[in-house]
Amino acid sequence: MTEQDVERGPEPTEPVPAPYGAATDLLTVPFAGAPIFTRARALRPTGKVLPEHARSHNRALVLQTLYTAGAQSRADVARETGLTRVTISDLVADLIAEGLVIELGQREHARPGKPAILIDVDRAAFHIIGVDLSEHQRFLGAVIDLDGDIVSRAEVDRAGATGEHAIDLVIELVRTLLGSTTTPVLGIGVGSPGVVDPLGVVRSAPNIGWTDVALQARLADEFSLPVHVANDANVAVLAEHGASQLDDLLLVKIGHGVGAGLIIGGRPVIGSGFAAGEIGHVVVGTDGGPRCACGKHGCLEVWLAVPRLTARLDAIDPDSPDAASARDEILHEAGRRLGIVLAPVVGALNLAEVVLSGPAELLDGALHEATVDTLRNRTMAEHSRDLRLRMTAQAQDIVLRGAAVMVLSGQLGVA
Amino acid sequence: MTEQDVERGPEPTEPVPAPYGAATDLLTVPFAGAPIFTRARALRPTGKVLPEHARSHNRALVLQTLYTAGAQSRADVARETGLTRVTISDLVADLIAEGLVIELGQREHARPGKPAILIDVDRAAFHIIGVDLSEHQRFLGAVIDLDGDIVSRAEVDRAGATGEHAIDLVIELVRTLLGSTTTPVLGIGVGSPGVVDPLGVVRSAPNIGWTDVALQARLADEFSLPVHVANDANVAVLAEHGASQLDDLLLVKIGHGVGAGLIIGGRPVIGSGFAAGEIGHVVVGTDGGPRCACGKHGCLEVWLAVPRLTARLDAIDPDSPDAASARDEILHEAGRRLGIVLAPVVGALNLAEVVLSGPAELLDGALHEATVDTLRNRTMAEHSRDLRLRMTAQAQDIVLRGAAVMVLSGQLGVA
DNA sequence: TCATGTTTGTTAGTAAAGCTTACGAACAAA
DNA sequence: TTTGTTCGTAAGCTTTACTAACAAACATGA
Repeated sequence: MTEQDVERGPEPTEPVPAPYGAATDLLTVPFAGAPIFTRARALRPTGKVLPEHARSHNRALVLQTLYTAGAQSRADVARETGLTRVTISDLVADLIAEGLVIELGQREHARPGKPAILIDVDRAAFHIIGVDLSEHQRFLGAVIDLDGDIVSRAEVDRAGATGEHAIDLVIELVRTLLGSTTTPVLGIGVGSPGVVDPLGVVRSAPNIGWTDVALQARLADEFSLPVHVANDANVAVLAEHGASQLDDLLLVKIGHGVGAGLIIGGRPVIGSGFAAGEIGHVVVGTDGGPRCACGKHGCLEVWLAVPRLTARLDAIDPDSPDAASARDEILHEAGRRLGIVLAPVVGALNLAEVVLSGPAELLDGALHEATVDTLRNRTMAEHSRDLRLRMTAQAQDIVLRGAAVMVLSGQLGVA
Repeated sequence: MTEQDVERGPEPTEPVPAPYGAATDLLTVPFAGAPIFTRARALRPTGKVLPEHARSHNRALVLQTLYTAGAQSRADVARETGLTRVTISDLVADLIAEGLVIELGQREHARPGKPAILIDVDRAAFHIIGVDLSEHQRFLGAVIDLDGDIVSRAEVDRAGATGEHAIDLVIELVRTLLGSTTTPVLGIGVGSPGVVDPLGVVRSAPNIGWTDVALQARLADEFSLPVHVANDANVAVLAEHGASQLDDLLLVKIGHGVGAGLIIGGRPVIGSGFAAGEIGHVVVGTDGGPRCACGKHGCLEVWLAVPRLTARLDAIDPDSPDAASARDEILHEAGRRLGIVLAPVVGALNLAEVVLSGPAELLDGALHEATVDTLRNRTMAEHSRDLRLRMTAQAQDIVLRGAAVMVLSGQLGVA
């Protein structure tokens, strides 16, 4: 592999690994009389496994170890992974040759024995382009480093652009971002509203007027870089997962619409029609509710979407003596509705953690409290006792950083 | 491996692979510039992969191919798996030596070329013991062959037995079943009510008065055979999954209580507290409802559990002119309530198939219809358009057969 | 009838991957 | 200075699946 390959990624003619696709798992299965892993669980084996597959798995394991634990010696990595020092040296030599790992010199702290040479992922070697198309008025983008920190930002005003015009805006945004860094770019990650399939085709995004837009292919053609596209909420939950390390996680993203991203057993949930997490138009409760744009009454979005909420809050007379309690009442009701919809999901999946993403001034207060109370009151106490509902720690940048995680994960097997 | 090992499984001192545990996935991850699988999706690599792990995966792949496609030649298996004829011959030789595969002689149908020697899983080589503890009055058991057909049955009257006494009944039942077959037994699968952890410890099963009962260990000690224990609904969905081949599936099991089993992306969902599928005590709707044993009002179980339903139906005056419509009304309301709880789950997971298991005379009619209607009316039409809600094809034996699938999957990697 | 082509399964040898064993280098502690 | 420890590497082995080649056994067509 030439250095050019590393920097620019695969040629556009080569298939780029599709994000959010079905896992191609190489599963070790115990067999009669000779279980290999104590906690292994057998599934239908999916395809053959060749030695080089094992190699690239172990390669990613080394990278992951360095990425999360930071600079350490080859011997440290060997101990942590269970592979031998010899194998680690071999893998690390490859990684160094590819420019992904660098030697940092000898370890300071003096211990008996030969001093260790510290190695680490070369965190300055690559940047990632993250794009967030979920806002209504503008498209956001950022250059993100391998640690997930944002290096620089850019945005374009959407100005109601739809269809092909909106695609041009995305391309323009990415071009600006690419121009703002001289560091090689590992890939481009995009969080889009709507239903996105594993090949990065936006099947349907009414807000942007997209139907079957092959965004992944378009961007890959344009920039000759690896491109990963997925639904914005599904991308957002990746950022949260990267931070929380929890393997069962539901993130509810409240903005112009309401969507969710799910990780179960450490894996993103895609859904049979690639529409997992689309809970905005699930009807809440058995007492009707305001009419929704979709035609039904009492959808989650009519209770919870930010435009609806702010409209209702703005209708309060600010000079009224009970303006504060009226505000609380509105937020409380919204939270209660969210809890009603989430209760069956939390119960069925036995979730331990639910994360809210959206404007904190709306969500982090009466709404949050009402959701927790409702959830606890409507599910089994003993199972939801340790249920946590919290605001995301990622604030505004959750989709951008999730997009970076998606690229990291897709290109390096690291998150 | 001696033949004894194959017949009797691992010694009890050896750890038996835990059923329903976290998947130990050997994942091939694409890396920068060199994607290996077009549709691969990277996850956090879990552990090292050695050549022998690849071997056992491929071994299971061969077994799986033979198991599902039936008798065929080594060359056929090679074509189907993508492995070479040489490798298949090598793997098959192992499997034949272990007694799992047999040669059936030359293929009848004459084609040009050297006639093929048919091989197949030796479906008469092993039996499986399946146990169903989910009924209230009795424990059911069966001897099941490798095709999932029931060879013989046994049952014990529970007579209200709880705690240690109930464990003795299970042991007695299994002993009876083992005595009724002379074929080597691959393993024992148990579907228990309540919360069961991946090590086969029944954390809590109020009906049987079990708390932290190490059922897997007890049975493994007693019979020196591989034992797999899981929640009854989670076991039931395995039977359905084995039959349907669908990778996203929710099964609702309605009996003395109401529980669910979930398979997402081809994997059983366990839940962070091992309580996935426990939807019986999720509150339905926003209009209260009858008081439940758990203290809340309007839990799913009070609308749907068989004892509650029959009690309500029995209260109808059979001589009344509108007895039939009263009955329909009750079943319709139950179905509606089920739909209300399922809608958020179906929406969030974008499920394509939901299966009902329980007494067909109650479920398969007005109740079923009302559930479908409610689901469609409360979720997004375009996503639930191809949603199917159907009765299980497995009837009464769903837990027994699911238990067999669990053993097959755990011991051979076949389902 | 007999040569030709096809398919099967096996043998022989090769490449890749990670292992074990062994060793030199470099240091701390006694 | 000696001893023990730790690190990284070299050499050789084992496992695995691959490619190449071939004999056996059959169908087909001249």
